[in-house]
Amino acid sequence: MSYANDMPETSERRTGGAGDGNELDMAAVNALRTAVMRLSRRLKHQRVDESLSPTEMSVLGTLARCGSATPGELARKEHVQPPSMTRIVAMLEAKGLVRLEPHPDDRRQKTVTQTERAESMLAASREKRNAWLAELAGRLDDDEWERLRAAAPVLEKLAHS
Amino acid sequence: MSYANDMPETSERRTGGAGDGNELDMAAVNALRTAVMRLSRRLKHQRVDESLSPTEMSVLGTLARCGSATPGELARKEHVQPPSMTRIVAMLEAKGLVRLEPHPDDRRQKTVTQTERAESMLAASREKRNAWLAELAGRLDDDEWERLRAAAPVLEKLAHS
DNA sequence: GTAACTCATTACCTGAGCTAAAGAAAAGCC
DNA sequence: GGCTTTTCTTTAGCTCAGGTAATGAGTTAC
Repeated sequence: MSYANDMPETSERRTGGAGDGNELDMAAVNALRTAVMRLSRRLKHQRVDESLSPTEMSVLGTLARCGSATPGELARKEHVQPPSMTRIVAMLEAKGLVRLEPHPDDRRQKTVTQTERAESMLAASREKRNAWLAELAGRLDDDEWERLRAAAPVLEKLAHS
Repeated sequence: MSYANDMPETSERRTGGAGDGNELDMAAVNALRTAVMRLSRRLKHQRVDESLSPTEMSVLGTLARCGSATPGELARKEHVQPPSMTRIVAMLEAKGLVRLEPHPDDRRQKTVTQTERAESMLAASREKRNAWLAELAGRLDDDEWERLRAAAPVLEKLAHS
């Protein structure tokens, strides 16, 4: 079945700038919200390493992208409070996935960098996600999958903004 | 910037059925996963009523769609264990958003139906989401928004499957 | 050189999910 | 018809990831 065609194409949205969302947008946002909440709950069960929380995974992903960062930077990027990030980083360090070093310029701060173990752990994670993807792919047709792929970067942007 | 065009269009995915995801799929799934997790964290702060958790909201949404249901059905639909749903339903009842009645055919079960208050609460929620949408719309161009709208039903299907 | 600010941390709390076990009702089986 | 087994909900107790408030160390500004 076709989804977007259930509603008029690229309709009268945002005619005067932000703030005048119409009913169609609301429906989409509604669907998005529900789906994201439920999906996130499912994803919680998709851990590679049982002892690695989704946010810990996310932090490793961020580190893989950005190289190294201070706890404060990570907290801001993950939209988490500093104390939470302290504990997350401590966990990761205890598991040998991350290394904490004194900051070169500022002795209050620390720099967090991922270890080689984190590298291979992320690879293992990719494997596990692969299995999830296979299961997922079986339930989507090509069109659906294409939509998902097209939207993924937008979701990322949204989540990051 | 264009997103999907960073990668070959509608590429060599799923040539032999499920299970052979390629690197492009993995990148998309990776992005999807991270984005969903982060977005869900943001969404937690978007509550209408401070004392209403995302899952409680989701249950009300389900009830609005399906009419009434038993706790067990709700638990299955929300992918939550029965004891959790018991507490959620109890919360909702305490807040007057839901009514519990004996099941007509089976005295073990109960039927959960939403009240008029829930109706107006959901309306208020829609208002709040409207504000969020406006903020959101300001950061996306039309193409990005269109991708999101197209993908929303697929995400829903995924979360529901 | 001291006051104010910032980063990380510690201590404690909350909230939302889980499992295990119990209680009530229904269904199946002599 | 009475017994066992199964199913639905609930209770009790636990865990874990997050948050706030307060502390300590280091830096910046005056």
